Amino acid sequence: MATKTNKDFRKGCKCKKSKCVKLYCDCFAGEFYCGEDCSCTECFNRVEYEDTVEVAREKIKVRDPLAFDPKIHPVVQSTRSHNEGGNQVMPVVGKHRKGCTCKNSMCFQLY
DNA sequence: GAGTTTGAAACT
DNA sequence: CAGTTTCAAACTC
Repeated sequence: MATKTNKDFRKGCKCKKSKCVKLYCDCFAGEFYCGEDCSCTECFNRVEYEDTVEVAREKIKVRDPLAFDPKIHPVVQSTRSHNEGGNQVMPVVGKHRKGCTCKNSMCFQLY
């Protein structure tokens, strides 16, 4: 229906404890701040906490450099333009993740 | 709307 | 590195 019952794709997170400072939040995972659509409580992922958010985000990056990297960094600026373009740009699946560990075949779900 | 389950991230 | 815990989202009722 045209109603917003569907709410379309998740735009806001519902973090309650982590304050959205972890990749648990869709917002954090999407590297964007929360908004009115977020049902999170004590959400630190706000522009007023930009500083805190920035630090938290960096932390995630340090732990998982490819946490936000949508793809790999082929930057193969080979000084020698001879490299046989072995650019095996890896299977840029668009998603990073280390690989789902789904077991119950629920992988097909939106997880 | 509330409750339950699963999946993954974080921490130990 | 592996195991465990927690957290949040998705699915279900």
